[in-house]
Amino acid sequence: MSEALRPLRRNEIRQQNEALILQAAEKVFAEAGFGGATMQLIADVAGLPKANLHYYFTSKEELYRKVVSNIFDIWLHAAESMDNAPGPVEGIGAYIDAKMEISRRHPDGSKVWASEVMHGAPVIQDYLETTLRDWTAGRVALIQGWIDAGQMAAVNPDHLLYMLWAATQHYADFGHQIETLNGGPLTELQWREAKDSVKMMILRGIGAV
Amino acid sequence: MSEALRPLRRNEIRQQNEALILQAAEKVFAEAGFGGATMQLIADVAGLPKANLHYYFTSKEELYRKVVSNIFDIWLHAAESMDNAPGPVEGIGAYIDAKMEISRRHPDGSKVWASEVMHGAPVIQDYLETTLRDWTAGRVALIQGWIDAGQMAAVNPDHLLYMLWAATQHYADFGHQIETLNGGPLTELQWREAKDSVKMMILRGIGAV
DNA sequence: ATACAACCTGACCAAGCGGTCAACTAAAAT
DNA sequence: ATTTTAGTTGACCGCTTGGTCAGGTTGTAT
Repeated sequence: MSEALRPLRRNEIRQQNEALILQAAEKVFAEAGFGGATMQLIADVAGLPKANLHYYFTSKEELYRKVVSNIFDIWLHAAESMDNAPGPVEGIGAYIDAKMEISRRHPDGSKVWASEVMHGAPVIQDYLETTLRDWTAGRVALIQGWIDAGQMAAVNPDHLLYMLWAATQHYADFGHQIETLNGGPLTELQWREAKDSVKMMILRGIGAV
Repeated sequence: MSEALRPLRRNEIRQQNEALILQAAEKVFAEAGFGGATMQLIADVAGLPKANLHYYFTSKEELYRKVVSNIFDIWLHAAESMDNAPGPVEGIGAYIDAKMEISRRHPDGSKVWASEVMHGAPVIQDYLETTLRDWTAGRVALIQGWIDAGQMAAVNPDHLLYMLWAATQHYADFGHQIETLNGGPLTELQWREAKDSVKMMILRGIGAV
């Protein structure tokens, strides 16, 4: 990774520092919330002077906005896994896998998202009303199609989506509680068991298996 | 309620003001998080001068601690609904009902709890390691008993509990997202449908119906 | 009536906050 | 080689924060 001492090109510097700051910001925002996070702490975690942060991001709010928007992109990308599936077993199964993987790999991002929504979505309200609403409407139609085709029970598609989001994101947002009860972080095996449990319960719960 | 102008007795004053402050604090902490909340705002919501808050609660942290501890008590009380049930249909059904009712009636408390856990449980870590751990162990044994008696499928009890917490609390913690997608707060009818959906999916998911 | 203790609060303070800026160094263009 | 542009940063600023306190008011015990 580090080719020590080689003088960095302009593009590299910008890209590298922005990534460094965004990474540090995601962690600090996840741990302390927007209000509890300080630019100084983010700077310390990133290993840069505070003034440098304000060179790349004009304000704390803009930095936060970028962090949230990054998470939303990851979220949207995972959402595609539900499409082009022959039925609920494959479609919802793949979606659960993708969302569980996000909870495992990006727990901080998930927490920032949860915190943002919990506080009334002050900066991403427009996303909720446009992109998320459209995506949800499409997926409700998809699920309704499966129901009409007799591939699953006649559950309420909206509440099914809420359950999918809740069950998968819980492993990130409440990861600390789970780890405390578990006596430590989930092992590779336990993560597989978690995935299987969620998939099994939900797929059986909607009468798809 | 208000017997206007009657001079208040000492006990009443204390009780009334502490309740007023705790109520305001719960709301503000839920909306802004611990770091984003200010004593001034809590005072304004409570309708009292800021200095009065510090007369009843020595610090912001102590006030927050009381708020979180109050929520935990409500949570524990609801947890009793699972006991003394002949089987999973009644026990888990009643627990879902109780937790959904909390999400509906105490959304602010639920958010404060979620926020606290998400940020690593800095003030209630000991509760997690003692009371919650014991309660969970007991309920895991209860569920395992139902499995051994053939009253439900052999699901992992821990992950079942996580799903119960996730699915029910989601309606409080992510209430804003749900309301946005729903085009407004859930109606009485929609709440009933939410409860029924969650109960149906989970009870069928664990092979209890 | 008086003394005492509980309750109340405007004014204040040190500390920490987000954000700015002038002076600097280093890369790229000429 | 020189100019221009991008990146860097210590020192600083106005403002808000949690918290204090002296001096007042009000209920209660004697």
